Amino acid sequence: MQDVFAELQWRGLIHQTTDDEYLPRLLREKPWTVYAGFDPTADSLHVGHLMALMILRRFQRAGHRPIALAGGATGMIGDPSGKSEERKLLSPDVLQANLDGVTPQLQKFLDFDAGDRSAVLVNNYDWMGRFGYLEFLRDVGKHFPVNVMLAKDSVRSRLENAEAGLSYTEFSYMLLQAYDFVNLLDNYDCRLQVGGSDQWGNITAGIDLARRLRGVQLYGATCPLLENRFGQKMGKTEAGALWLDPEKTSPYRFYQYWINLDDEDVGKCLRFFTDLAREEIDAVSAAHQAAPEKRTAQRRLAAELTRLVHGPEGLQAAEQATDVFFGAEIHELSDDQLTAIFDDVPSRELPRSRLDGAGLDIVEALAAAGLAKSKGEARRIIGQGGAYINNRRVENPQRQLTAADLAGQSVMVLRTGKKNYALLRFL
RNA sequence: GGGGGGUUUCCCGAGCGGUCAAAGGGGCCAGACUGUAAAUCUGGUGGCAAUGCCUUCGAAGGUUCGAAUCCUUCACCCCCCA
Repeated sequence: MQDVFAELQWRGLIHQTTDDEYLPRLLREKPWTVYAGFDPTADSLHVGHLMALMILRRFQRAGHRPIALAGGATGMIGDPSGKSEERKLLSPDVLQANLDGVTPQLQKFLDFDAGDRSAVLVNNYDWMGRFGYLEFLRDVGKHFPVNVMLAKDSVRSRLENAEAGLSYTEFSYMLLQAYDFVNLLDNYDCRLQVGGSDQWGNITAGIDLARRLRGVQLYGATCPLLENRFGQKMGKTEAGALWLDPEKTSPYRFYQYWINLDDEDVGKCLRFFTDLAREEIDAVSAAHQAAPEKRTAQRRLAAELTRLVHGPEGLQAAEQATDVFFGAEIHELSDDQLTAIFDDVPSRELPRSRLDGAGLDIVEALAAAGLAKSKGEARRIIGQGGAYINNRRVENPQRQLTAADLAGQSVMVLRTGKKNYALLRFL
């Protein structure tokens, strides 16, 4: 039995446990079943979910059985933990779509064909959906002292803030999650729940419930929230969350996020998110220390994580796009290659005839491509040396674009500044 | 109910009859430096057929050769007294 607890600990994935003394020891003795829940609040998981998912993955690799729980029922209610205000209920349609999006993602990170430690995927709607209200109040609600519920952080913080408020519905959330834990105990002998540090209250609620209902001792462990060196939430871009769905966050953007990581944060992320062994992480970190400008650590992290999330093809696409985005002039590429590389980049279509004769005014091209809000701005950018065609600076605002400026058969790559790209397609 | 103050360009905030497309700061954009980092520095920041023209200072009217600036009405916000 591998010592999964020690592993998690050095990786910095343990924030708090319900039993620091016995839990590590018990985990060394025999295989456990461990679960983490994921509410379908969107049609894709994001990087924030990756922490718990990686923990499940590590448990499985160490010989334990992971259960990924999709919150078909809890997602209908809305977890108040870590949220400063009441949330809108999701419509059944949206919820179902979210569930459909999230479920296959959960499957990607775990091994469902590993004998008795094969991962299990459950949906708590399967047992909660059948529960009657009266039955639930009698069987479950009766075991929750309201004063204990009121003491939970998630509840208290909302009650202290008069403007935020807390509905009875969200207040009840912890009962559902608590019951989930008991249900998984009954059906899978699951005795350990993991989650983010904001899940502490919900996890302990389940432990209490199991003690009252079944007389069984359950355990919980939380991981830290994903924060950068300034204590700000990580995994966000200007465009919003870093999604795992390639349609929502392209492999290139995903890769770039990690490449751009601050030196201070990269070591932590290597430990959190990669399967690299300790020695290898130490070696990478040492190499990075010696020559930070090479950003060995960021490159390694980006490659490992992109491969894990988007597969080898996704990684290859991201790397290829990176070469072009930060490389020299663009030439001798086909439309297909350009389209693949500049997948993220907005493109506009213009009639091919615009290139005939004198050609298309560069100022107009920049404005048409959306890189400048007005022609005035386009002229300004050119004057400042910030305009590029096919990665080659254009200094003359009178410059006319012709067919000779095409990068592929029909595509032209425009850029302003360091990395604002747009494509013009001439059809 | 009475009295006073306010609403300015993406945000904050000056301006109080012409020299105002409107100070200053923030943000944002571009450049330099650099490690696709942080910090720093420089320039820019309403639109256009551009030594000019058009639109903009809560809304609508009015005074004036001329208004963000004065007057009237309306809307919203804030403060003080009741």
